[in-house]
Amino acid sequence: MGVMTRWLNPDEQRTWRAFLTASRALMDTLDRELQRDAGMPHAYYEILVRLSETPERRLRMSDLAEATGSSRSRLSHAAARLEAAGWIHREECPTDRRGQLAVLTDAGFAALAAAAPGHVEGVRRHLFDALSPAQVDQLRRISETLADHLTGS
Amino acid sequence: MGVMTRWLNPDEQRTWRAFLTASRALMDTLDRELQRDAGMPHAYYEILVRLSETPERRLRMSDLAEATGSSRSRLSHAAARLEAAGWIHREECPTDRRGQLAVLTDAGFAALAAAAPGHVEGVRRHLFDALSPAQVDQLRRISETLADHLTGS
DNA sequence: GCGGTTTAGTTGAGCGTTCAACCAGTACGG
DNA sequence: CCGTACTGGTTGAACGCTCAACTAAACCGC
Repeated sequence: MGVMTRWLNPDEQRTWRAFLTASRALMDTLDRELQRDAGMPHAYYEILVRLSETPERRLRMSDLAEATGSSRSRLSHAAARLEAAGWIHREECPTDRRGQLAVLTDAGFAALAAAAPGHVEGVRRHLFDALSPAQVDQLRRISETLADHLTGS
Repeated sequence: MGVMTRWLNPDEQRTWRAFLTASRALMDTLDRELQRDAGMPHAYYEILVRLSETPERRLRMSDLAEATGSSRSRLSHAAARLEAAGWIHREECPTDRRGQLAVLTDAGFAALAAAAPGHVEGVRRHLFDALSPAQVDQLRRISETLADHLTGS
């Protein structure tokens, strides 16, 4: 309090609004496409992807939450839905009796395999096709910087 | 169908994941701060901002939806909440009997004025402080390109 | 071992968003 | 004019997320 607010200058203002518009439009579009074509929101798609990338197609709930950048609570609710859909099931963790493992089922893997081509095509069309290689590189550096900045503090 | 999927190469993969992580972390952080400090989600803050920028502090529901990048339905629900909070009220549109005007109340303006400094500080801390001036410029160009690409098609 | 703290995960209520259905009111084609 | 299509906006149900409260198990110091 008492400290002067460092307001945004016109360039920053413009950047911030453009970023808001673009990222929201991008995520909304991809989310809607995934919901329409695969019957799952983007957050659930990401969960299935992470599970599919592990050797045994299974992860501790906490690690999965970390990997997908979501809260424990969110993941717990999501896991309940995914389990009801038959795409994952839960197992006891052998090394920690508090723990739960989320395991990708064959049906889950199939759902992911069916959804992936369309979704990747969407990411390419809506994001990468619009940017030059230099811009893709810039976006990567900016995003990595921001991610460090946000999770590191 | 039958067309080969254009999968993401490693650089694109890395860029896409970094973007997802960063933009989600940024928006989640700002949303949480705004909810904690001002009792409103970021989407509602944006609505109040747009209204405050018009000469008469009022906008047609459709224009407001357009400006904030939201669906009519979403805006309608949001307006109901904002009206219940006493931050806006609705008026009949004089030129189109179907239309509704959302009007920012004095209480709404006060709530916005109270929320703005903290929120702007958050945007600066979490976004602009982490980036070089050149990166801010790059982010602006990338975002504007994407916004055009997404809303133009 | 025993009590206090931390960690893992779940649960339920409340909120915001989406989607589809719907009711006006306006515009258009004859 | 009259019917049809379109536009502006609202509504309710279903869904996903957040937050706070909670249970259970592990850790930690002594």
